[in-house]
Amino acid sequence: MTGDTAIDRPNQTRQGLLDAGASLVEEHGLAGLSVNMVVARAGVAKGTFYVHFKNRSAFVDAMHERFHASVQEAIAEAIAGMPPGAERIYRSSEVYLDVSLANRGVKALGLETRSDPSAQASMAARRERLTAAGVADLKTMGWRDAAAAAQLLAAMTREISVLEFDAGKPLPASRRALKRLLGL
Amino acid sequence: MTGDTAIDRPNQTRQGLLDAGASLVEEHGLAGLSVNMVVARAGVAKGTFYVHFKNRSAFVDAMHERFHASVQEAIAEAIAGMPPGAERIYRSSEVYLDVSLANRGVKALGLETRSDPSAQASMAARRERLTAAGVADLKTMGWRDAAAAAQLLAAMTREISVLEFDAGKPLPASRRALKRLLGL
DNA sequence: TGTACATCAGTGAACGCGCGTTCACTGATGTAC
DNA sequence: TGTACATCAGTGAACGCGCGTTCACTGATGTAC
Repeated sequence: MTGDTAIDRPNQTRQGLLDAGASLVEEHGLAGLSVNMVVARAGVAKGTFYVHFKNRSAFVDAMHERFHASVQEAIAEAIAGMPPGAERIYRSSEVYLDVSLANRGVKALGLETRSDPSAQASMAARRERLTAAGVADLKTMGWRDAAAAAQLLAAMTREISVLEFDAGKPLPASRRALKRLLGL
Repeated sequence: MTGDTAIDRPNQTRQGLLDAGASLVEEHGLAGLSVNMVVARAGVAKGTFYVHFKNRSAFVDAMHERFHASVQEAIAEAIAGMPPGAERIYRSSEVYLDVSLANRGVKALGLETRSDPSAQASMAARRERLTAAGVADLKTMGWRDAAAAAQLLAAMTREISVLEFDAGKPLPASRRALKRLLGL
């Protein structure tokens, strides 16, 4: 029988490629990311990349998926049991920021969605899923344009994420400003 | 003596290249913009590009400069005589959105600042200049974190700009949401 | 236990392509005399 | 008015380069008998 370790080896290579991609995006942005760079950093042959990913776009998409999954999970855990409302939205943003800061190199994935046209659709879908939760909060707060407002809140959160990435640390002033714009 | 038309010919070529760049950015994004595409659309030889611009980055920077100049001008005109405050900020955002929608193809310049590292510094400086006005407004409104808040407002405005670009028309719900977040 | 075969992640040389940039040249226009 | 020269935007062939992708192959591991 195939042992667990044998099953995991291919997956480790795959994760290694995704890790390499994340750290390179941190340095060069999504547009500056090349397959050559990724395999060099991951320490595998170029052909190996195509064993695990159909092409470059599929790889970018997989990075985006992995990032969003970890954000979703962290948020779900953090807001479990909180009633809908401004506090819960703000808490979600905070978690997004903390996860982004922890997984440095991931920031570009939030912002540069547009630089890979063929991965754009599924990236937009994931982003929308992330925003959907906020819509419910805003509705219970009596917002007329809840969907539009949720998008703007997401945009602000992403902006802070980029600023914090550049700063290398949380920016309390930006977080306070977001809080106040939320009416908290 | 050199007539006006003779003086303008080189400048027309330059503007033609910038126009071509703007329309191509609209279609392919900043990262997907190539010198080949620009000269093809502008209808000039490849060498001509380098008569007018040191390199690709300088060209991107020039596009950004031209866009920001027209935004700044339109805003200055629109808010002339208005007292500092939330209304004035919102009016500035509105003008930004309207100018962006009029100069379609320019949207990427607002968002994809990060995809050309070597033009990034001067692009960031222009963006900051645009935000600076809002800081004054927020201060008179009693904001503690005025600078941070102004950045967030700019981020929301850019987000709406992108959404409106995709929609091809103004999105009143998004604009209302921005207004309400501003406390108006 | 030993041998033959199947599977499949991993390899790396080779490909064609479009990129940004260079540069010797052209030709229209303006200037000097 | 006519001729020689200077200027300079514009030209396009040519360059080297790194890109994404392919593919025949390797070699370790698991399976059949």
